[in-house]
Amino acid sequence: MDCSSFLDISLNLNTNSLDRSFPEKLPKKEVKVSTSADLKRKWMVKDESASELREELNRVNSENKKLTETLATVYENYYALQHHLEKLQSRRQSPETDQLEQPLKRRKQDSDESLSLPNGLSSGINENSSSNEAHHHHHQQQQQYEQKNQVISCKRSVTDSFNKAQVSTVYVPAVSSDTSLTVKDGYQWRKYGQKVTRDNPSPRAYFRCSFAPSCPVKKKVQRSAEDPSILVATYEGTHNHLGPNASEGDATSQVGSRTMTLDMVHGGHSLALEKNERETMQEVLVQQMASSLTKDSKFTAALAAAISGRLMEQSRT
DNA sequence: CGCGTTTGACCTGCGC
DNA sequence: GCGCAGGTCAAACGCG
Repeated sequence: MDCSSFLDISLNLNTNSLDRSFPEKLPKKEVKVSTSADLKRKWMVKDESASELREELNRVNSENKKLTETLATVYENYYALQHHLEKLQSRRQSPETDQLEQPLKRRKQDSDESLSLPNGLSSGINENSSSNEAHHHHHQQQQQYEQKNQVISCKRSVTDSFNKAQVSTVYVPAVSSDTSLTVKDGYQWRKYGQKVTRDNPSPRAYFRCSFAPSCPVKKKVQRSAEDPSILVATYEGTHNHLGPNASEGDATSQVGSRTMTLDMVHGGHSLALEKNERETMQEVLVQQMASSLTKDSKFTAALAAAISGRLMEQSRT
């Protein structure tokens, strides 16, 4: 698979424009003619520093290229592994497991039909988050991964052709002192029920969008059984209105300023989905790159210097 | 008083 | 048919 075809991961740091960003570091061509000896000495010194800078530039460029190649390889490996996992899962999916899943799907479908989404907003998406043991194992693995990496995961699975409501799961670090089971996602919710479930000591809260009945979206919030410090919010349906804060939007796409990870273990997605996944992956990569770069004090210092250099140059012109 | 939350009752689907 | 579990309803309650 040629990742580069769909993923532009080259780190365009605009290194070629360093001469504009750091005009004082490069040899100045417009030099007032003084004595020929002085001029020669100055030119030699400046040539030396210029050649050093060029060497540095070449080194950074080659490093950039190497990093790009490494990233492409990693990405390629990820897709290879994902396809391998899909193959294994489809092979392991015996008729027995199909029978196990059948009633769940049927039950889900029934509840989805009762949602009666307006404006044709429903689309074939579903997720059984806890009933399937294999899936539950994946769920645990993912949560462990997320805990290790201090990130929030967003899953939006698009599978069965006959299911209707969009179901997505969001993992949010819970405030330990907060027992209200609230997930701030920019929308207003009205709680209509709470229930203690069998597989989890903490209760599950049921919310409807405050725009109901015109908005069919519901969400369930429950603390994770494995880690009570994580809230698991399950969203059903799609909002048919803008959120109260346009910058916040749907929690499945934006959860505060936290980084999101893809569901690395989720299989069975269609080819049509891959384009979306790639786009999401690209966004996530960009976000992670930006995140890691902004954490690098050297980078931020260099960036600040570049910006200030640019501003200085503009103010001069 | 209005609105949102709480909570026990009720409904529905499923397995035995 | 019965029991269980998840989901929903709606009366009671609390708060501003």
